[in-house]
Amino acid sequence: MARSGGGVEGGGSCGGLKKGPWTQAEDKLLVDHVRRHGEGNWNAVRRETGLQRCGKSCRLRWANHLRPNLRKGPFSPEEERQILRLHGLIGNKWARISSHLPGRTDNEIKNYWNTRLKRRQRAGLPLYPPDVEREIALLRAQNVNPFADSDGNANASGSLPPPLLYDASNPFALPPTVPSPSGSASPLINQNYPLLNQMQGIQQVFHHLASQQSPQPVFHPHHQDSSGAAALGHGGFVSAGLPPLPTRPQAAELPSNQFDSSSSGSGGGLLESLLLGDDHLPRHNHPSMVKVSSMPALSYSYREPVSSRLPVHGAGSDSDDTSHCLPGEDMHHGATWNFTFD
DNA sequence: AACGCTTACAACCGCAGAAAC
DNA sequence: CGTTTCTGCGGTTGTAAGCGT
Repeated sequence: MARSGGGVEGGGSCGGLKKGPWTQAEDKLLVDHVRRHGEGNWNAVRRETGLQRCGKSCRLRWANHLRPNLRKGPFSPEEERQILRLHGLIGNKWARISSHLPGRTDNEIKNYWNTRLKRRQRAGLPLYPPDVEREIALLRAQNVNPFADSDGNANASGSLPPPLLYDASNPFALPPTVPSPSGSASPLINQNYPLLNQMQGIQQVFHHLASQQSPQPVFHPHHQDSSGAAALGHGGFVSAGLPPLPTRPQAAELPSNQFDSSSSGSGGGLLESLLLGDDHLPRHNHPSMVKVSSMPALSYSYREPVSSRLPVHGAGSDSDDTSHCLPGEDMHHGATWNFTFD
């Protein structure tokens, strides 16, 4: 929401430029700019369009709201579970988590988590449901790579697939969706997103282990920092006697807005890949990365909201509400951007 | 109806890393 | 090689809407 009432303010990193909520006209300027010039070089937006917003603000607005392949609306139960698992494995790495959830932004996931965290802390509940705790702990304890061969080496079919990257070469592509077992459209179970299938496979393994009453790790609530927020670097829990986590760079993962045109990563375990991510790669000019300077031509229109307020993530976001807005729909303003290719 | 609290979420900030100069 | 610019990330904050009293 607005922080400054939309006025022009001085100071800050965007001094002298407008702050606060974006208007339709500003959105249109930004979308039009991206259509003509592609993403990146955000500081040029102001120079070329006269938009009184700093580059940072433009990037954020595009990434979180205007990017047409965004998936808006409440998180599905599958997505919520995925967030829990990934957070349990890698902590507050919102960008990395979002790269595994098609159409979801790091900001959205971060907001979801923080809200959930507060709610569960207030209720005196653990951060993770017990079954998710078990999954996380076992995965961490065993440093399992269920996709490696018998020697522990990731093979071609078993190496970790790339995360659900935003395809900068086709930024207007929608994330694929297929019917989930529950009947709702879900992108989470899809042959195009093998990691998610693998995670589901892991879940099945854990359920099998649980059904055989295998020993379960002991959890201890992680310490709380001075601000009162749980220290979640490793998911807010530590398991007794677990081996150290890998720190050696191996896995190749790409920035969340870039497209891996090569085959999957260089191997290593699931956990290792999640932990290492793209921190060891150059952000730009990677040979397998594709960044485009021009965009497909499209036209767009803006539809005023029908009602003043659309349903949002309910207080019980653990619910199974699977209704979703269409990509490009602005939940906050209840209005819709329609993008069509010329 | 008024009030206060909670929730959801947009958007800001500071920082860090990499590229460009 | 040092400086500047650009980009991205994670943390934080402000506010509208929902909701209970």
